[in-house]
Amino acid sequence: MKRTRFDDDICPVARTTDLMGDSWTPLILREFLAGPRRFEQLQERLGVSRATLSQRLDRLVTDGLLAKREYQPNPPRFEYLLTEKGIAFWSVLAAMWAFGDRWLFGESGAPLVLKDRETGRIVRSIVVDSQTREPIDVRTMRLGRPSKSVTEVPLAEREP
Amino acid sequence: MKRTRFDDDICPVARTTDLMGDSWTPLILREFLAGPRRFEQLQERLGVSRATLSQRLDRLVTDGLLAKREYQPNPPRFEYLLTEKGIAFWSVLAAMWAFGDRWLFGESGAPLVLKDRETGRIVRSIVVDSQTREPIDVRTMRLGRPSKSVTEVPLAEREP
DNA sequence: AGAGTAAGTTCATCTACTGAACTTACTCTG
DNA sequence: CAGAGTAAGTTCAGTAGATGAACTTACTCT
Repeated sequence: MKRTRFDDDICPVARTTDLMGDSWTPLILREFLAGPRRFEQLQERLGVSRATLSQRLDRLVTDGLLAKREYQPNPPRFEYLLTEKGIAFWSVLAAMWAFGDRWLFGESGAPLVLKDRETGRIVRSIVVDSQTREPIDVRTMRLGRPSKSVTEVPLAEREP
Repeated sequence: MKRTRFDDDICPVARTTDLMGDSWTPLILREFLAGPRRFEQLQERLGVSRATLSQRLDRLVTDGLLAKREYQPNPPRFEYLLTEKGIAFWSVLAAMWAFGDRWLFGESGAPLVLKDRETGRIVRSIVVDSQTREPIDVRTMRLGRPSKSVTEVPLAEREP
């Protein structure tokens, strides 16, 4: 298929897209909500072909989203778990969750919700501006370059 | 490639994944940060094959994320723009942006940032619980069923 | 001894993405 | 008025990658 790569693109969306790579990746990562997972478990639950699953898991380990741990030596058996980076990626899945729940189901929303593990309260995710804590709106935003802090820029390079 | 579909899966992540479908979709949608876009413009900026772009745009229109508008009749010329649903999807891209910026670039972060269109202030997106406004953490969450509100459930079906 | 299990690998087949060239219907320029 | 230019695709052959089914390995359990 000669897949085009974006892992050196300057846009964060492009690199994250490249990281996902295909539609199985988010679904595989979704499974780790419940904790560590094993190969057979993932294969059965997702219905993905074993070859594809094997490839994806390898790539997710290489990319640092999952770690592979031997949970018994004889015969060698493994499980996969989220790394810190993988835990961080779950915020993307949470945003997908919120969008899907609102726009891809009927009025009643999805028959599956995220709950607080302790209180059981339903968790609805929203994406907000970290400063104002207001929901972000694409129409109010534009692209920009990070203006370097003054100390990092030699005088000669600064704008007059 | 016999792509597996998830558009009737009960999980919001699965349906949203199906909506994206491939790695071009997020990048195409990314381009609409700047407003309406035309075919040629997208093709040049993204370097995507014309056939693939054509297919993706058609699907995004069918799925209701983009609208196609004729901006001149003779010869007929078109532009695409985000619908309300497409605008909502941008929160997913914002979450991807934040993840990519933090984890897929060096210490300095990405050379591209989102800014407030008016004030120029850098916008950093975070995904939070809509009630507590605290960042979500996958480790504190579990899967659940939405407990139906009392008025919707006939007495006979309720738990004792 | 024979069945069962976990974690893959291998293989032939099928399909979707790719780049390049082509099409259409108009406008613009010399 | 001929020829170049432009926008928005479509068509096509080649190929990389996904698919399901079967196979492998190395142990445990009955």
